[in-house]
Amino acid sequence: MSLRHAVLGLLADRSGSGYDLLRTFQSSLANVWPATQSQLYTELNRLADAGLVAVTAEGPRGRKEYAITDAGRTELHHWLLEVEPERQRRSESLLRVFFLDQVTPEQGRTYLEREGRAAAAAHQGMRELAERIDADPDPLAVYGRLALEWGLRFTRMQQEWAQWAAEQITERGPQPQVRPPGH
Amino acid sequence: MSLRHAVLGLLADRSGSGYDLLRTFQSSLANVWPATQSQLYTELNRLADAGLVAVTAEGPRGRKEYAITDAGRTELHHWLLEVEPERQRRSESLLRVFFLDQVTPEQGRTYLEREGRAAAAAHQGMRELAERIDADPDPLAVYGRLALEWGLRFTRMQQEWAQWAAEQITERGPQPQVRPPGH
DNA sequence: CTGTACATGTAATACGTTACATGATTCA
DNA sequence: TGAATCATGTAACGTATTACATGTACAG
Repeated sequence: MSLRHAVLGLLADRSGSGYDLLRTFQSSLANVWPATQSQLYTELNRLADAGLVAVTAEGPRGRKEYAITDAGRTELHHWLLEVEPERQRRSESLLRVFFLDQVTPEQGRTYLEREGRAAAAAHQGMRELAERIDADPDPLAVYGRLALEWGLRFTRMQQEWAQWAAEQITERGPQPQVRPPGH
Repeated sequence: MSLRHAVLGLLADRSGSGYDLLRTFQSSLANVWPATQSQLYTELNRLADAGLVAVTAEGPRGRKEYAITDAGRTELHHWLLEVEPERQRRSESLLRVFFLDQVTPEQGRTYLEREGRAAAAAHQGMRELAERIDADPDPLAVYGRLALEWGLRFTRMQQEWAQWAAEQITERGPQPQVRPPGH
């Protein structure tokens, strides 16, 4: 049920319409909590019904400006500080790794190398974003910058791991020679 | 739709009942693709309807032993090699980071330190698992060992990042001093 | 003979994705 | 005046979670 809190969190920073929120979701939040247009509008109506946000103004083209209410802020703080985060994550890429014994070592290595390249590309995109942000810092996005740093470290780790894993798969057989580096 | 392929992948290694699969999901696959008992039994019936698996034996207590079919193996290979993995992931922990400007720096630091400890604990658990596996290697789980190495690197990165991020939040104000280490 | 583990299934509910559907404003 | 953007909403479908529901076999 975190979409609810994502919306609340954005509206806590500044009021806005569903359309405004949608753009934020597609840019800064896309990598941590993707959401569709459909989901957003539905959730805003639900939040309004629950009294956690309220329509504060109506503009042209039926635009509704939403603002967080006191009850909404209370709920947001409660969630941030008292609700244990759900740390478990699904990873389709990693699920596939478990089943790589079903294909030839060559195909397995190809898969891992592709993953490595994807990670490197993602890393590069984030580096560019980080440079743009650092050159022209948005004071509202300071914590977003912490999240971006996470992304940089994550993609780097991912890339290094994929390279290492691909190397484990030798041509001598389907059994990779698992000998992790010392740590 | 990856649950389908997760089941297929497990049955490709060895045949088994829904109950057998459930235990595998709760142990080795729990960290990459969680699934519930309810989901598994439903999926097995769907897979059997689609002809990708088949009941090869019936045992005591209504036990049904499932095996992958040729069509199932074809589908598994197709998925592994030709379907682009969904790399986008949701992270509730990271979502919260975006909204840490809503609480005091102290509370923000506390949150990050807690995340760091959680990562360290997860890392420790994985280390122990890795030691057990390396001492008594299961030839069927060699690729699982690659995934475990991913987990070790991930939790370490997570822990280091959380510590770094907590340090960014000084007592002088809500703005963390973002100065990422050189890379 | 009793508790634990084995074993399977369905129903209700919630959440997410895709597609459909509509219309107003602005800018070139 | 036509295209792009702004702006909101609903319906259908698929997937995931939780709870309910039931029964068998085996070990101590």
